[in-house]
Amino acid sequence: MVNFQKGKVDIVAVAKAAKVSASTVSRTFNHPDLVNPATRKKINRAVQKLGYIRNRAAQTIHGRRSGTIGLIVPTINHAIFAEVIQAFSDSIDKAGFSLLLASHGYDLDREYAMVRKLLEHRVDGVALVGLQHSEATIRLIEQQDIPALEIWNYAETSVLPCVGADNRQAGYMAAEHLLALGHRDIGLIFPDTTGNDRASHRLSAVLEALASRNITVPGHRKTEAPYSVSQAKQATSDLLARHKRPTALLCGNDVIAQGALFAAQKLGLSVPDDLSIIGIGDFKGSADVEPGLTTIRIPAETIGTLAGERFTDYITSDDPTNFRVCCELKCIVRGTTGNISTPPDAP
Amino acid sequence: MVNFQKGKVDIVAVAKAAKVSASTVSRTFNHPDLVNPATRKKINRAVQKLGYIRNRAAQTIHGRRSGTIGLIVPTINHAIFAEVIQAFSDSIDKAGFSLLLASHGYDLDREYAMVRKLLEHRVDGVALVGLQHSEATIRLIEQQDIPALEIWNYAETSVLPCVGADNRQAGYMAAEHLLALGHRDIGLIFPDTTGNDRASHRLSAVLEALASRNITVPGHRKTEAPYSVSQAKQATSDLLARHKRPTALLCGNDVIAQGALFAAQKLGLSVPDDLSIIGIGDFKGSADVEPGLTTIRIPAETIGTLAGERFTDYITSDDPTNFRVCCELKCIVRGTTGNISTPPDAP
DNA sequence: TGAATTTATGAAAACATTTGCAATACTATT
DNA sequence: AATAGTATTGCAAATGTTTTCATAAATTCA
Repeated sequence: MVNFQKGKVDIVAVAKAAKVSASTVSRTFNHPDLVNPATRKKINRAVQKLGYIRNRAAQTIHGRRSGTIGLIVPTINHAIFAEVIQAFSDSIDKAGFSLLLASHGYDLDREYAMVRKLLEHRVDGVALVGLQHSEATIRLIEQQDIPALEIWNYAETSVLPCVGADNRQAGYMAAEHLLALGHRDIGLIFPDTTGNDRASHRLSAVLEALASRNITVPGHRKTEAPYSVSQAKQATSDLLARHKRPTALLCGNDVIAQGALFAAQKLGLSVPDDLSIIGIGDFKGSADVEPGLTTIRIPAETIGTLAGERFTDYITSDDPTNFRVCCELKCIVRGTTGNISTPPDAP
Repeated sequence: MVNFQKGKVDIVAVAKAAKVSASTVSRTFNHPDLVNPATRKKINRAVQKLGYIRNRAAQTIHGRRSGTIGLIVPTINHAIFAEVIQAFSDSIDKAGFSLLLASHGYDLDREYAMVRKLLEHRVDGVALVGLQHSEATIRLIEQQDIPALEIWNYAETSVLPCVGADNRQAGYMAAEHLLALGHRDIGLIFPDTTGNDRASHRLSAVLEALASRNITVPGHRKTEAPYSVSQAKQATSDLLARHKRPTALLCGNDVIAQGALFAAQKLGLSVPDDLSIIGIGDFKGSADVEPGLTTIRIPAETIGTLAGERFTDYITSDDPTNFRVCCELKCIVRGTTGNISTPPDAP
């Protein structure tokens, strides 16, 4: 039961114990059909007895796959990516891969460094969030000829395979929802958009949608807030304190929207009667705040699962064909948005 | 600039390009002080030109460290562990390690499988959440003689090194806070405690604290809810609908507490006047809900960072000495708990 | 100036596997 | 019974690195 030769249980130890050659042991693992069932049994017993665990590093060196996939996200911390990481992890696990996870804090130079780091570990593929990456990153991926994937965003024109949703459309849908309810005076709370194409796509689509109705958003109606409930809450308080307040707030994502909601509640405003709020994302928890948050659902779990499946297929396939998957968005109307047409103080 | 010998850039290719031996190239990476600065320069130029990236699998095979640390969490999805994962990841990254992440969904048999999987990748250490693991897992760790760490929980008696907080104390503190405010009729909402020592420690400590004041909690005052805002919201609604409602709710963690808060708000109850609510954890966002959630802070970020630092030290040290770190808890009083002594309808 | 160090480099073995090739032992076919 | 094929196994080379040992060149010291 115990491992006597302490710390020296390799394939040849197993071979010796089973009285066969190392090649045969290797084959039992990798091509079991090529070895006699009786021999296989002997070997498995030896494996059990010695507590042998295969060394994937040694396989990797041999040109075999390492069995790892790298995922690089901006941040693990926020609700935003936790769901997609979990789904991706589960999905690749099913295909026998392990997840090497790294984060870069929205810094594209660090993203590059992380890709390099993962390449040192000879990951079989690397998945990035978003479509915006540094020149160096793209060059590295191309040069090293490593399977790569962009998740979260979708674009027809993506240079790499991608699985995600169209963030422009998300922005557009959010704007349209508010417009349909009659809102014309809309406040915008978005994060800094440098190095964050999700945010910038959403914002530009919102501005376009508004512009098409001849609505321009003055500077004092725009605020920047990072993806943090507390900071968004603060920023919203400031926005609402200044000037006459808008009738609706369109937020860069649900984290910000929650901050906005709490800020409004703190100021004693009634949502949605005094102020409508819409987010983007539909994160875990958005359904449950009171009132429930109206938002554009980005199907994180679907994206993660699908990305994992397609990517592992791609990696293990003999002649991989490029792919792009666009996941559907949906406007989820809950309690934080209401019609403007009958304001309590209408004439 | 381009990689001509396509797909065959190893250390000897670099050596050839720099007109030195492979040993010298290896040394430039691992013991730069042993090689002539001029030669080093030549080699670095060759590395640049060929786009060479070290192969850690090949190092690993040689008995060097793999440079990876495995972290196995119950779930990535919830706010609960996202913070600690992020901190741990950043922390080990600083020491040059990469993170192999796996999750088991609160299933200790899957935890065992994940440890095995990570061992195949020859991680230099494996960190687990909590102190409760299957026999097989402990045996495996011992047998393979792999550095291991338990995070999140603290116990003097832990079999492995640990970095975390005392969950019993957390439960005790939460109960004491409510008792100090005069509450005697307290509802309990906890998750299923099988395979989850965090939850079971908290719950038993709460019951003890109450028992020491001769308070027993009747069955209809206890509800089970998983770590999900929406399911906790539902469970709380049920609990509050049945019977006369308690004056306070003590929740197994902040996710549940948020669900409870939203449920109360939905029922039109005023928190804390009609009902006090306390959570455990102080997750991101707990400070920002309206009113702010009173809770027992478990310093997730500190735990993750400290765990990463101590563990990498431990792994890289020549004669590692066992360690245990107990992180301080703190009762954070915000807006969801209030005094019972002056109920609006007091006699 | 010669001996004794020190510095810089290369050759080769080692690490734990996989795999192509060859050898052997069976089984089926005529 | 001879032949052709198939199933099973082992040998040895290969994978990309690190490290020990040896050697050569350069420096220091007397």
